[in-house]
Amino acid sequence: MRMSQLFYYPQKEMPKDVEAISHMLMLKSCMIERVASGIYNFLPLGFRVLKRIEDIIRREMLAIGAQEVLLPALHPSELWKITGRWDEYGEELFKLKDRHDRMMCLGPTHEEIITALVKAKINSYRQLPFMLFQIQTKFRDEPRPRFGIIRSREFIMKDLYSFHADEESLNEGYYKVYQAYKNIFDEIGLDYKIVEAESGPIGGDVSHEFVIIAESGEDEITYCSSCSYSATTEKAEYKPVIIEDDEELLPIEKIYTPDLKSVDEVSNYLGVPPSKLIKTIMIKADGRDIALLVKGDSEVNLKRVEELLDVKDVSLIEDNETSVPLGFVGPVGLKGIEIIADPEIKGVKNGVVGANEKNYHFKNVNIGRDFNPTRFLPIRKVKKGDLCPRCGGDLIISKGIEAGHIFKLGTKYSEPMGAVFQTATGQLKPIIMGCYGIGVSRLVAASIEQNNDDNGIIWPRSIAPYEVYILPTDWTNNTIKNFSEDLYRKLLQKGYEVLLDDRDERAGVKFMDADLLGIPMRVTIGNKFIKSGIVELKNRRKPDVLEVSAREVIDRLEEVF
RNA sequence: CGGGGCGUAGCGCAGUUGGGAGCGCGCCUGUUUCGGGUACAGGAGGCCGAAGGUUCGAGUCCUUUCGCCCCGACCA
Repeated sequence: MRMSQLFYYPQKEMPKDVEAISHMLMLKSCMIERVASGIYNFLPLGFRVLKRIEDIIRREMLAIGAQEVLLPALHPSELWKITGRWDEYGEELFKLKDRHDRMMCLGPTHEEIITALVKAKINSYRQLPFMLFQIQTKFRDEPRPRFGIIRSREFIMKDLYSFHADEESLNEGYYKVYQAYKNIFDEIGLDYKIVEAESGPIGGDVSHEFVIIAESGEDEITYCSSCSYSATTEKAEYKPVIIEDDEELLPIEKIYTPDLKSVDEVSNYLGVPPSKLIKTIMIKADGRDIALLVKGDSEVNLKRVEELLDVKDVSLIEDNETSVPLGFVGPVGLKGIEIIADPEIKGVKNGVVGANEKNYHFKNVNIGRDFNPTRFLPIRKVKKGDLCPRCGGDLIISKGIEAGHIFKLGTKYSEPMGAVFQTATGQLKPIIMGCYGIGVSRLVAASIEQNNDDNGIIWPRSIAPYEVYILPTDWTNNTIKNFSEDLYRKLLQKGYEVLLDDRDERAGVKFMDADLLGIPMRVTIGNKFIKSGIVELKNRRKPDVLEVSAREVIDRLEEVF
């Protein structure tokens, strides 16, 4: 491609409210343009990257035996009413009416459509298992579109659905896709983590998220710096560390603490660090009242409590549901209720707790002497500096972008929609399903989030819009021009994707653009070429420049990639 | 949906107590410069988001409405 022909209008000035680096760079480099909130044009450069990512994904999907289809974006409401998601999906579903007043929606995902298709064609276990996928536009009326194409209302997604006769087959399929996803993210060159996740409105039992580490991410994940442990911060575990305070036990003392409820207020008032306080949180777990104890510098993790107690519904007790005033609750003398404590409070000596009486706390409270928890469980949220629950290594908490999500759906859709098959013994059973998504357009932005510097984008070669940028410093010089044209032709013949900067611009402008666009390889043809027949090869990612004679350029190009 | 802010040239913005529609970038013409967004001169480009109101007079004040952005609860 010739720069003089490319639909490329870089921008110097950016709106001040563009937050994500990727968003800024994509606008600046003319990859995308905003049409309305959460709706974008993909321009030639952006579109090429999108297509390259699509190709990688498509190749991996075909490699595990999935077949590509294209399902409609426009769905009749009937299918969505059968599964109940017409109402359940909520405001995010784009709903509309056709001319006959029939209700339709724009597909945010395709379980209903694909299940209806499979129901019509599949009757026997002999036809299972199989996988279908598509790369297609999805619509979600996001409450708050943000970060350019990272969270938009219309976006490109690859969605794959697998269909099985039994759990074992589902597990096999799930594992295959899991591996394929790893291949995809590796090939795109992303720094990512795989975490167990909530399945959300898609449903199902088991699910994993593929999260790309990035500052502008909206998810928070916790992972180990030395082993492979990773989880959403919401569900993350940690290794409790009990630090014994080195103090003489003092006699317990009741103190007047008027209107001081929060940890900060009490710790300020008494001049005691928050870690000396023991917070008591009253919850209802499936209807049962429980008191939870954690150190004052920690937060209770209700999600973990749910998991550890194996209960479905955990909620905080409201002020009017208890005889003890909230803010002054404490474990001393608390009767008829289970007390679950975080192991870390074992180390607290002469601690401060609520006195179960309005405006009073106890000081110099000691575990074992003044109160005894029913049991100890690690129930607090992870925080900076925590250790890995598996290996004891340092945990890292960081933000990330959810780019892939895989689910074992089971029969969530096949059952209500009547997608059944006949087993070898003649029984009718609902088909067991899995579904697997990748945010394709989101990956374009996510990759930029991880690959940029002050001068612009740094594309990994696997998804770069072009591989080589030929930069003739002076297009009016015929020696430079002729050599550049010749090199351009030869590289194209060799199968390279090449950008030739044939514009009559100053060299500085071309260098700026080459960096901004982030093409992996730059070939500079300038005054060194005129003087001594030397051209420069430079990798966008590295600082050094390789000087080679004009004859060698093509042969030595790969050295620098 | 709650809380805050913004709509003025293609883009980024200024516009004071109500009276002249402006600046920078980009674009067009010319000169100049030529390996890291050259410099100068001239020029084109506007229903001041929309509708209504107050006023002799509205970008500016009032009302309504549409759009956009930011902070919180959701998702590839």
